[in-house]
Amino acid sequence: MPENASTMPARRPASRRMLDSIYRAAADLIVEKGFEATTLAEVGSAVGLAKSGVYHHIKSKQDLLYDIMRHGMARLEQDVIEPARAVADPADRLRLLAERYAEFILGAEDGSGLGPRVTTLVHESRGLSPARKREIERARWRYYRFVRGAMQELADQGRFAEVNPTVAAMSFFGAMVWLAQWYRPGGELSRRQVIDSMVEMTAGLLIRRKPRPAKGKSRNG
Amino acid sequence: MPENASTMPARRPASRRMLDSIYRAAADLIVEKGFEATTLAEVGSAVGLAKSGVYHHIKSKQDLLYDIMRHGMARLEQDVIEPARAVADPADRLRLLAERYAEFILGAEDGSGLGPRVTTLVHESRGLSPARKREIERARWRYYRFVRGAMQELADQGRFAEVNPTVAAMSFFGAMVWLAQWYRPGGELSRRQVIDSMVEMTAGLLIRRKPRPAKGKSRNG
DNA sequence: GCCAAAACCGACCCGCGGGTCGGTTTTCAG
DNA sequence: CTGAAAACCGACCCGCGGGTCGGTTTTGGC
Repeated sequence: MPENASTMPARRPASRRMLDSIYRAAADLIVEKGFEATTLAEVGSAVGLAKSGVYHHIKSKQDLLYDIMRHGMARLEQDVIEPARAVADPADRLRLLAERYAEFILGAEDGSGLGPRVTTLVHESRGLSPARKREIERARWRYYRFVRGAMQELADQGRFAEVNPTVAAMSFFGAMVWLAQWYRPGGELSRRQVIDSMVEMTAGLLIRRKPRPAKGKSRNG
Repeated sequence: MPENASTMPARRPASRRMLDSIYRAAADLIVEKGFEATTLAEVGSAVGLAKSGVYHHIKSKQDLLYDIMRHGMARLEQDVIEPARAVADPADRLRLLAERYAEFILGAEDGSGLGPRVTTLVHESRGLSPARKREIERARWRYYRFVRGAMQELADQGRFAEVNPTVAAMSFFGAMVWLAQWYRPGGELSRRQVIDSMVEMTAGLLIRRKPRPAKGKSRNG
């Protein structure tokens, strides 16, 4: 039942530009003070709107949180998981995963993107309706299994360190997420240094040389 | 201005037993739903008290959070840091640290103690007054420096893996804290298995053999 | 058994924050 | 220029939750 086209000229779903600003500001505030402690009035004043003005763009506070999370998850999927999926060799895949994920978490150099914020946010899944919470959690779970899968592959090929792949995968995750907690731009370690260190740790400590460095694909002696 | 002793006989600071129950219940709830989202009425009903009954034992909601955190930090200090301080060899110290910390986080087998809860809690330092927040943060910082110190010692002795000690220390932290997030008793991995894996990872991946297995302390020659 | 202190409760106060509403300003296609 | 939709605001509603208070029950020392 869409209205007559003549009376509804190319309706935009509420100015995209402002919506993005709201997402950003809200993500920042929520990360800093927590979801419950964040006021919609605060979000508004952060983007130069009154509380009621904010409601012109969002449906409810709950929905705001949910949308931010989905947005973050989508970005994660597209910037990290998707590229890694294309890599056949599990070692290379893991390396790429580590680099992309660290980059995602630390955000772009110009501070754009909502990387670090969203990362912490994703663990605020409380405050969501059970159904939505389950949805977010399932996406997270998929990601975890993907990482663990790469490690398992390595282990099956005898190219993985002597550690339980599940524990290793979760530790990888923990170390990454923790990044957003402690890294502050302008510290003694540069963004690039941190990212490289994370990749080195992941690759250097967990991955072993191939048992058979046979370069070609022919395996028969 | 303490009142006359005859009118104030040995006042106990409000029954210790009940206070502990309140701490436990509150910690559970706060971890599950967040500080702001947790009601004092809920805390009360979790321990069989009315809201006003809870206020007989605590001074305010803020103080409750603060006290729980201090309690947790004290336990951490006494169960993890203190024992490790006594170990001279940095490799052994790191191993002990890993084991004790993992045990602390996963809690006692009987589910007593407020280990896992408090761990997550400590990162809820928002919701605290700035001064208190700073205090908690400083304690956390001390702990981090202690861990990093052990790694630095190893590095100085050429016994550390080829990774930046700061990044390694933070990753250690992250992996540990993350434990509380994903480990669920009754899963495919037992508590003991997880703890052992964490210790193996820490020790096996980060620590290298001594360059000189010379047993004595003589270094010349 | 007495009595004071401790433990506890129900009812209440009140400010804050999510959400709504009626109206005003801004924007922009025709 | 015009008119209609979009963007925005101030004022308001209302339930919820932190905190208080006056009073009742329970506890334990003597």
